[in-house]
Amino acid sequence: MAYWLFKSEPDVFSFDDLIAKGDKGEQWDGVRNYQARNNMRAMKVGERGFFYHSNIGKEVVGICEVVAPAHPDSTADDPKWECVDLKAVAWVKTAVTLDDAKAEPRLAEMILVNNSRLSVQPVSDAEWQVILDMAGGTRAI
DNA sequence: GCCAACGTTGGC
DNA sequence: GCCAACGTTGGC
Repeated sequence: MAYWLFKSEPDVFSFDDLIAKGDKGEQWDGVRNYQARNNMRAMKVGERGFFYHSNIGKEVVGICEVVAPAHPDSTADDPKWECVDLKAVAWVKTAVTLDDAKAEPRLAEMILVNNSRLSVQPVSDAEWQVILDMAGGTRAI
């Protein structure tokens, strides 16, 4: 079971917005980057990822789950751009900020810390656990 | 609002 | 196929 991280600017699409979509979730559209798309192609239904607020907050705020495998992005004019569907699963108890992650030696290799521009990225099992611990676990949405 | 980092495009 | 120019992202 792989873990992931999804970035969004909260004034465009926040974790609250994803919660509002309910169990059916919402397609993670708008990605126009090959690396990010390839990461989504590798996802399986049921896999989970962190939801990260970029620009405003710069913190991991929640956990989401893949509810549909990669399919063409309906907002793209070229079918080569694909996306998965996501639903919200839980809040983290305490948001983990980018500063927190940078200050944690066990996260030194994390893509979030090293490549700020990749919007959909894999997270290792170890990194997943470290961030969950830093967040003090989760709470219900 | 600025700018560094990165990815993509297009001329050669 | 290289590389300069350009556009975009996202931290500061």
